[in-house]
Amino acid sequence: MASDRLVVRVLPDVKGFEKRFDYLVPETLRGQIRVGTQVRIDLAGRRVGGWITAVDVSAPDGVRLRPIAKVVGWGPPADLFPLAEWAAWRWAGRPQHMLTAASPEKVVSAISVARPSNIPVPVVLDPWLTDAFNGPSSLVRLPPAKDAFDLLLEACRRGNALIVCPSVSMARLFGARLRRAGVAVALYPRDWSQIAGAGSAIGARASVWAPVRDLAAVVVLDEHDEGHQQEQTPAWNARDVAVERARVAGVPCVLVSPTPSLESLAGHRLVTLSRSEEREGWPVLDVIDRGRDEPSRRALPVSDALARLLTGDKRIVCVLNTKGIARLLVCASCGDLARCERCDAALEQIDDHLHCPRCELERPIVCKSCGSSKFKLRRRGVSKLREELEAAAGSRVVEVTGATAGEPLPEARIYIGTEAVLHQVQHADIVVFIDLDAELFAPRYRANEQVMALMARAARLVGGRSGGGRIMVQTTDPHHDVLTAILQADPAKFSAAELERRQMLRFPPVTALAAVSGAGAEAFVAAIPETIGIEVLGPSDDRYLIRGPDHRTLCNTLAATPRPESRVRIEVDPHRI
DNA sequence: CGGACAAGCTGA
DNA sequence: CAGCTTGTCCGG
Repeated sequence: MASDRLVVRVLPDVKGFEKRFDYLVPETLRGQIRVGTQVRIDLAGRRVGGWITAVDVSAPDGVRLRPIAKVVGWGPPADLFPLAEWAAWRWAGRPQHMLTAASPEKVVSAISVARPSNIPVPVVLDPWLTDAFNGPSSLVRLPPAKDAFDLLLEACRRGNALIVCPSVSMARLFGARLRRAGVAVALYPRDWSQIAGAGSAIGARASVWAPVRDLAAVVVLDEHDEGHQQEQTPAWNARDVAVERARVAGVPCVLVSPTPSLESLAGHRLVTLSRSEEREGWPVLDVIDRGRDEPSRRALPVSDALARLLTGDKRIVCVLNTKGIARLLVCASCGDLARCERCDAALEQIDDHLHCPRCELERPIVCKSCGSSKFKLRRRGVSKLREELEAAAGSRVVEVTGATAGEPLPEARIYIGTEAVLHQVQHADIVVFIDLDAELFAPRYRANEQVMALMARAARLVGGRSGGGRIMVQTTDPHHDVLTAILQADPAKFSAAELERRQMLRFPPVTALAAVSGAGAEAFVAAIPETIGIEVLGPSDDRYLIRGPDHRTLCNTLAATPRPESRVRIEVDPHRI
């Protein structure tokens, strides 16, 4: 009798549960039981969801098993469970977080079987393309104007491929093109059941958890892009999960980027195009030296070179990462900086009032010290610059910010916006970075890598140099290695210098970092076991930094540290420091 | 996580 | 010692 019963192990989908529990499978549900099946169970007096993590287990003695209450539907395939465990360790989170990303959004009660791919065989394959799939993993430095499509086709030709993009829009675009070329590829997570049936998968970061069968290749596009990293904790990175997934499956993993991250350069075989091909894939860079070329106009956002450009007929996109009218305002009569009376932060001007970016206080434009209503603008924002560009150009200039996303853009020759403008405008003749110094010298250790990413994004709008693509930057440091790298279309010029800086400062990828914040941060940090190579920095801005020699040491230490009562937020690989 | 229950604290 | 708070453990 007892030997006939089927017992499964279930991981509850409840925050805070690490433990798995055993349940009996009623006879009627047996046909739907697999590792991954999503079920509902009665646990501690309430009904909760969960995933079957093991089938036909022997339950511990002396426990009266309850039956599974209900089968919900299909869940992640068995091989994603150890991967979810690994990711939970790697980013100090819970496997449930990962398994949620790996599960269908809506109930899947049956999986559909797609038609097989019918991909034409290429007449001739570029040597770099052959090289990319030759070996367990590679990093292809593909210039921004070069199409990655052939590489994706090649991946799908090898069997069921997993293609991870930094954005949903890129995934949709390549997905549609691949289907037109005869590839059976479906969009994750929308077409979950189709992917589980057969074929390749494409999607944004969550697609690294797609239920691809008989995985043959993994591709990560724009692996440097911060879109691959989850914003909330656990801030897992799809690129790193992709590398691990491919490694365990024993299939090639191809990372692609015009400006490879230092992390990827450290661990992967670099594949490059010929010097001339790479050069062709980057636009021309015009560097306007605000210090030397135009010392008298140094403080003004519009250089003579930009003014000349504005009155021409080119389609121009201007980028300035400061929203509103101005970030800093100084009283014209007494010289005091406009500050918030509640929290002391510098006030910015939004429309016709002052606004505190820290505590959201709003008040009229009046100096608190002398009562004057006249202010000088010390760090102009996009709104103010829009007026100035419009005056200089003599034609309409449209402002684009994150807030205008989703709305159709008004037609114009000149656009001005924060970084968001590079996502919303499709094409331009030239992209102008009004104040690149603000990005180059931003107080973040990844600032320079982020500028490289900005350059690559801008390059996609304007195209390569033979098509007339141009980028213009206004800076006081024209010999910065980021600019040298773009001028020469050689990202290695940047990465070599940047790696040296990281070694000197002992920042990733030379080390591994985690940020610890929240009410329990102090108690957590105090409880970290003494470990060789682990050091605690801070606190600053109410958070500690934990530094380790590598991820293995860092993550093992974090996992071995008991969690205090109050909440702790652990962010492994924090981006904003 | 949330409930159960035990140990500890307070006030009359 | 009842009544309440706080802490710890456990769930199949």
